[in-house]
This record gives sequence, C-alpha cells and structure tokens, in this order.
Amino acid sequence: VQRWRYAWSVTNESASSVTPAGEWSRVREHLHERGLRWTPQRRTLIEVLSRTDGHVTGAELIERCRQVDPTTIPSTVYRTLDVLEDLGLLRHSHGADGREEFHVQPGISHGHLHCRSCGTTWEVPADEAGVIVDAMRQGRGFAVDLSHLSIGGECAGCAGKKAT
Amino acid sequence: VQRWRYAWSVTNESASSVTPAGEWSRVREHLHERGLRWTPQRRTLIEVLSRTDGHVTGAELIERCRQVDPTTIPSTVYRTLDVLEDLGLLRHSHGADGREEFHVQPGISHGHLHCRSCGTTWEVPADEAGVIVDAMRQGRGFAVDLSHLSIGGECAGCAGKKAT
DNA sequence: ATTAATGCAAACGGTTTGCACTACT
DNA sequence: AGTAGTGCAAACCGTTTGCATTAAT
Repeated sequence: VQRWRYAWSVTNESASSVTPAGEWSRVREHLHERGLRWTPQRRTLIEVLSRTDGHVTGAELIERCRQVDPTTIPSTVYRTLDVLEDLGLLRHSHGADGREEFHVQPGISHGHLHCRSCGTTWEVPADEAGVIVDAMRQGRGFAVDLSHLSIGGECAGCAGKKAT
Repeated sequence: VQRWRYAWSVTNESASSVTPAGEWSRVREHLHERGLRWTPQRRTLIEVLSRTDGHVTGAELIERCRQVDPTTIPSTVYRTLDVLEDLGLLRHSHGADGREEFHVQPGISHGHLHCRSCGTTWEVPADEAGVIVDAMRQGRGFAVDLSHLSIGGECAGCAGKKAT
C-alpha cells in the first residue's frame, strides 16, 4: 500500500539547516551505537526537530511530520520521541494547556514565561533567571532546573492595552 | 433508582472545619445572589473543597467526593468547578502531569516547587517569590501571577542522598 | 537471520458535551 | 411553574499499548 515514501529530498526547504550545527547531525550514529535503527520515519522526525527550537507539543510534531510525510503515524512519533529522550536529545514536561511539551536541545537551558491574555510564550535565559536559581538555592537548598521553570502572568503589552 | 442520598450527616468527620473560617461558608449565598442553586451535589463538593488546601486535580476531587457520596458523577463535579471558578473561589491551571489542577483560595497566592526525584511539591509564599516578581517586572514589564509559578528541580534532601 | 521498528486499531484517562429528566427556587 | 442542575452515555483528544507485519542491520 505504498508506504515508505522518502519525502526527504522533496522537503529540504533550507538545505543548510536540515543538519544543523548541533546534536541532530549525529543522531544516526547515536542510534547505531545502541543497536537501534535509522528509519525513514525517524529521519522525518529528526528533520522536523532540527527545524524546531524551544518547545513543541507532541501533537504539533505529529502535524509537522505529516506535512513532510502524510503517512506519519502518531504512535511511531511518540515512540521515537521516547528513544530520543533516552538518548538525552530531548526532554519533555507538560505545558500550560496540559499537553506534552518537548524541549529541544536541553543543553541550552531556559525557563518560560506565559502570558495568559495573548498566550505568547517567551524564553527566560539562564542569566535572567539566575536570581531565581540563587534564591531557591540559598533559601531551601533547592536546585532549580531551568527547563522546568514556568512563570504565568500578563505581559507588558497586554497589561498596557487594559490600562488605556 | 435512589439517587439524592444525603451523605452529609454521615461524613462530617470534623464538624468544626466543615464550614471553615473562609470563603466556603458563604458559597450558598453567592450562588443564590446569581440565581444559581444549592444542591446536595454542590454541598458535597464544597465540603470536600473546604477540607482541601492548596491544589488538587479534578480527578482527585471526584475521588474524594465519591467517598462522601458514592453516586458522584464526574460531569457534575466539573460543571460545579466551573461555576465556582466563575465565582472567583477557585482557579485552575495544569500540573506537572498534565492534569487540571485546582487552586483553592486563590486569595492566598503562592508558587510551587516540584522535586523531580521525590515528587514532593512545596509552596513558595509570596514573600519568598518576591524576587522573581520584581525581576520579571523590571526586566520585561511582565506581571507574574504567583498561582501560575512552577519551578522544577531537585530538593535539598534528594540532592543530599546522591552526594553521599 | 535477527530483532528493532512500524502500521494499525483498540484502549486509556481525564475532561466535555448533548439531551431528557429532576428538583431547587 | 420555570429553569438550573443532574445523570447518563457517548464523544473528545492526546497519548499509549498489543500484536502481527515489515524492514534495518
């Protein structure tokens, strides 16, 4: 029933970034080192991930994979995400809407700021969050993991609209 | 089919706290003011909520209601939670496991600290979180809502165990 | 030839919805 | 009497699982 289409060559919009600087270029080797396999489905997901920075939900990734390969099956995506998390290339938590949220490149750790009015999410880089990390360490001996720092509230833009 | 059982008198373990100091004592009036009704099912949920401090998931509330009244129906609980949130007695967000999390007494606003090792959750009171609120306001004009502050990491206890 | 990975379909779990019925007011 | 609220069952949605099949090694 004609699965296993290789959509790769059709969709490398930005050939230069398909295998970007980072982690993704060696996934294939990482997998092989562990006796795991490099499949077209995984290739598709890696391509999508390599174009993604920050955070995505599982459902979003499936959607994007489907654009590359319409035959994408959810369970395959989720299973591959599990594997990638085992390899340490990914980390997941849960977003404000309760869905799985995957963080790409956990090396570059940062927190998140969510505006309840406009729904926008911003990253809080490590230096800006330093004050939080310090406060929790000193007060409680708690080691903050920035990738699991989530701050809700209202952004300057939305607050401004109301005020006027 | 014998619904509408009043389990109230059977389960007032701590009669003194059934109608505690706060908000819950006047829910009935709040409802009536808006033309809404006081039903046994709502009474059950209010009783459960009055014994609850901090945060619970919807599923947990249903479970606890069922202990008071085994005939509790999920949709009724969720619908009442909606109403209570409209009345401002409750606020909900999403917890680390992705389920709805209801915050009781939103007046006493606080953040949460989650340890990834032992799973414990601590409250971060307003004064302790002040440094975060200030940092975000000054840096970005962002108004932090403490009830939506979630910090993940590892607590002193768990970090200690590893070190030794 | 092995066996990891896939496709598929069914299950899961918390939450939501539609609708006829019930009981607060 | 009028209508808010309920019970029930089915739908929902993202995610997970079991299993026979397929394909990477």
